[in-house]
Amino acid sequence: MKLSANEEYGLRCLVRLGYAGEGGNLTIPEISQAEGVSPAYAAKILRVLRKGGFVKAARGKEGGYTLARPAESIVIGEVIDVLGGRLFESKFCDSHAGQVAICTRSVDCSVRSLWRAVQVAVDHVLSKATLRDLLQNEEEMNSWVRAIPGPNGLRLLQ
Amino acid sequence: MKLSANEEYGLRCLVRLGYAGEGGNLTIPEISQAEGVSPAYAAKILRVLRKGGFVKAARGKEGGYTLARPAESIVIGEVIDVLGGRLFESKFCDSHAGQVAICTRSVDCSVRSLWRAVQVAVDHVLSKATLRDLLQNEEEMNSWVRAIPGPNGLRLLQ
DNA sequence: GCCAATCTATACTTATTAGTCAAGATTACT
DNA sequence: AGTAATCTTGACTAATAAGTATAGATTGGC
Repeated sequence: MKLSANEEYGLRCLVRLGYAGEGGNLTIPEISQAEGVSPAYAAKILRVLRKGGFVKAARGKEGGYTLARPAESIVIGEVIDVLGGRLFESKFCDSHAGQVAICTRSVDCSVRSLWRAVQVAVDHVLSKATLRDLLQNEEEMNSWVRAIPGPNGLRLLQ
Repeated sequence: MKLSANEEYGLRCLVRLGYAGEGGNLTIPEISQAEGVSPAYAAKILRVLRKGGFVKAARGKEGGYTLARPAESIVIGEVIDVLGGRLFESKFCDSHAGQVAICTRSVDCSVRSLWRAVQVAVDHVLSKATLRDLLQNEEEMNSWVRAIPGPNGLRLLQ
């Protein structure tokens, strides 16, 4: 039960684009440098985000990426789904072949209902959060960090 | 954000052992057949569970696996941690190198705090549930399924 | 002591995910 | 039209997870 690299970096790239504001344009080199991933990898991730309808791309000179929709309409849960799939996709139950002819788990079981409970808990967080929330949160934290005195503004927080 | 095979089958094997009751003994062939995985794979998973202190093994004839502790003292969250690690292990932030010299994300960021919120939500479910809960739930569901009329007791539920 | 049933350990193969590379297509500007 | 900056695509390699195989060690019963 781990976050995939796609989910982590994909969301970061989206937040970065959100930073650029509505209509703000960023190129792959810009995004990749800002997020510390290779341009090729950023391109691969951005393609997923584009196909998911979260960003749009413009080719050619002056091209780049932009949010496809206002930040408040981008639900993080949907982004994560596109980047990394659902927690529980029932691939296990499908292939599970228990000892008894009628597997008591083929319809439902405690393990399965536990996963469902976990999925509900996760969705509860991710279906509420929008990109706008993340951006606001980020700005709050940045101003807060910048307000801390010290060599680089961070020392005292570690 | 997917369940790993280890988590899925590991938990299933543990539930299967719980079924066998306190002191109940099951061999690898028994468990593997009941759970529909190969004996070799079951062995691999059971070793993880053993090292995690959830089950104990006896070698030789009459050997097999048993719960190492009472079912109500086995917290599912701990089992999942051992089988699959934590959702967010901060491997990303560690290697992340943003554009600015002082990465505003090196201490905290909205993405990171989002993952923390998700982790809290997951823990909220998994740190409460014990193996005993799963076993009781299973028995309830089994009796319920068996009570449904039909060719194999399952038809009407699909 | 011997044998069969059992777990143990390590190495191996396969599948999936992560990440890179190179050639092609599009666009703005001159 | 030409050129440079940009995204697009698909194939490639590397790393990790999933799953298998094989030889070894332990135990109980005869």
